[in-house]
Amino acid sequence: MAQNKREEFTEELRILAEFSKAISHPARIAILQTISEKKECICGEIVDVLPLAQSTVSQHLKDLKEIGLIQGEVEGNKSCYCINWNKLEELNQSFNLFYKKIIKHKKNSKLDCC
Amino acid sequence: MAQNKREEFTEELRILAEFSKAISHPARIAILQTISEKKECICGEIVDVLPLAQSTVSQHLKDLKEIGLIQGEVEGNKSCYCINWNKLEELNQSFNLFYKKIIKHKKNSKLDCC
DNA sequence: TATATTTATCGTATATTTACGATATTAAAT
DNA sequence: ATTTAATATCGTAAATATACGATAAATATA
Repeated sequence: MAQNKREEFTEELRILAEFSKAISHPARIAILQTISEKKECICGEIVDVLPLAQSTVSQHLKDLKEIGLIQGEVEGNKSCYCINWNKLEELNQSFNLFYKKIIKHKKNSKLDCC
Repeated sequence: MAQNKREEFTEELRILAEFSKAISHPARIAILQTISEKKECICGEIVDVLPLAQSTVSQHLKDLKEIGLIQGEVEGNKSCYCINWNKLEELNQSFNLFYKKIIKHKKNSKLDCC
């Protein structure tokens, strides 16, 4: 049981689902916002801003890095993260496509439905 | 361990995270799309369309209902679901706000960063 | 009335996520 | 050279999510 059925869906659905999963935790959204606010992407200040342990933040950073929304680089002692603007754009387009596909049916829907 | 720290974040972050969680599974995105495509929102056809057991689909429907993106109504033998257009709009606004907040910092970011 | 159909819910197994402390690694500072 | 600092990773506990079969409840059909 609890096999993974995600592969049975189209790529379009899977991509949006994966992106959505990436921002399905407030900590990861906060991380994205925090990184974007710094022109110099030197980080580690992220840990100070979040109500989470350093190791937990590091894990969230890893998740965001794996999906591709951020990029990381070691700079001596520290680690530097920044937004991958292309990926963020992909996320935006993926979401917008989803929204448009659904909303276009609004005019056909019964108003007194449910 | 593994306490829930979600409450420690702002409402804005939590709301987007919850919406994102709702569409973080391809089955739930497919359900939303399927329901939106029917002008008559009589459902149960959803189960036929998805590669999942009836009970699993029912559970996903419950999740979507709980977050408010769909509404359900019993119609005799069957169940009727439809999109809650207002909630969908909320989701869209929530996401767009997130995207705008981040993208506005793009111009300040170093291009050779990371 | 008896049977079939539709769907929600329960129980349960497994997988994944979230969270932390401890530790390892590497560089910086003393 | 030793100590301090920053961060990734490991191990692990607990919570949550995913999936299904079985079953219950209600209506529809024969």
